[in-house]
Amino acid sequence: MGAERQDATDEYGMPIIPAPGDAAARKRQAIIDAALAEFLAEGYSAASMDVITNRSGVSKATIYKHFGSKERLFLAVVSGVLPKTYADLTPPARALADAPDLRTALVRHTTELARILLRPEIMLLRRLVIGEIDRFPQLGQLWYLVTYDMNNGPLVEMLTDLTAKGELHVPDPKLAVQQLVACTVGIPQLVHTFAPATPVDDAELARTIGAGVDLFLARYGRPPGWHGPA
Amino acid sequence: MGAERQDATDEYGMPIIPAPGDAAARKRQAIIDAALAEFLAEGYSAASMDVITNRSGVSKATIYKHFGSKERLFLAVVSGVLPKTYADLTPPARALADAPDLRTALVRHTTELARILLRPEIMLLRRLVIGEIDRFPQLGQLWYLVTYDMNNGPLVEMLTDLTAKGELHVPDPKLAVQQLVACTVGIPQLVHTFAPATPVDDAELARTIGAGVDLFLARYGRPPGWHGPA
DNA sequence: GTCTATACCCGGATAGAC
DNA sequence: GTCTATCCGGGTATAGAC
Repeated sequence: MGAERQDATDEYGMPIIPAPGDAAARKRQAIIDAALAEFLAEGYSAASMDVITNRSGVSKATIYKHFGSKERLFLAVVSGVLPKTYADLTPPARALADAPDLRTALVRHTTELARILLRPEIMLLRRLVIGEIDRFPQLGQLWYLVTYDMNNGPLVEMLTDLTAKGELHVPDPKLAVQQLVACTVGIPQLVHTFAPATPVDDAELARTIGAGVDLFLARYGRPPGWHGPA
Repeated sequence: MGAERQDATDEYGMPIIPAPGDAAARKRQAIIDAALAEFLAEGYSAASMDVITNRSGVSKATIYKHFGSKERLFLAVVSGVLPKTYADLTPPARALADAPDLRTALVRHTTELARILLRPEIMLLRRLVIGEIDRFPQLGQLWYLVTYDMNNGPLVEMLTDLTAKGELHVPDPKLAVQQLVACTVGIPQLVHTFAPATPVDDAELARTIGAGVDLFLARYGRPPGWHGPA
């Protein structure tokens, strides 16, 4: 453990320099990585600062210098993950512009959303946040805000625009978005919340999402003489 | 603490006898009550057997004689709560028989379901189960089974019957039930999962559920010439 | 800023009297 | 079956040298 302290060199004797000056930043990142793994595996209370210490390769005192307490470390680590993973989501307006028709655009977007939210690490994180929400209400707020900024908000705008153009008839876009999400990603998400070991079945996911979008369009698609998808 | 051990008597000297012979059963129940409160308040790992000991009024050794370990106590206590509270739900077929029309029946049933699932204690229990699901996968299975037996299963039968009678057109009843639940109770349930402190707004709940049922009926209601509720 | 070593406390579980 | 008293490991956090 003391051996790794000196500057590492590769087999040619060249020093391995990750980011020129700051060894501190690298240690901080090592702490964050180790802490995230431990919190996801054990939950907040059962997670051990000793384990995080050993996995990160730094000393316990260093961790406390950086983060102050177990609670603050938890908040720092968990808060950082969520926005980063949600950033992979392309805005729904983009999907609409690229797709030939509305149904295809909605299916594409909700499928991409599902792919992100159903990733095992995200499901794990979600369970962790839900389980600790009474101890850390901030995380609930954060989760809601990120979800809204990254997904629901843009979808609301999109539905509002389409209604203005007469392509949809959505009286309450905010509620409609909640319905759309609930009917598509919400269904497999609920299943995998309570059955973590079950892998995602691609065919069933596609079927569920397609049916959810059809449900949505049967209500909000242009009504005169329109009886749902062929 | 030692004083309560002898048989309690009221002010007339009459002994207070709760259930003739079995003091053991009463203690067992006291343990369960205290344990449930502690687990719901603290989560599994942070819950203290000492606290449960003090709150239940029995000694720690007695708890271990009855339940063997903290894990088994947790399973026994949490497993017992769920079916008991779900039992309040009247079967959906009953709601259908009593209601003048299908929409009313669906609104009535999903509203009742929401009232049960949104009760603060149930939301608390649900968060607890979700958070500890990697440690206790049995609870996830149990949650799913109870939900299915008490709600989804009967709803599937109902939709199948109505389709056979020609009053609905539901090609996949199992999926349709998931959609119906997701579009109605699922929406406020999700919100309150991440915002525990927010109280349930009755008017908004009614609005959400009504809109969810309308969404469902727009897709699965009799299609020829039917364009949604007036 | 970072380490080693330690203070201090509370966790779950059990032994043995009655 | 139930109690009291205790074991023993591991928890978070910090003091003090470098």
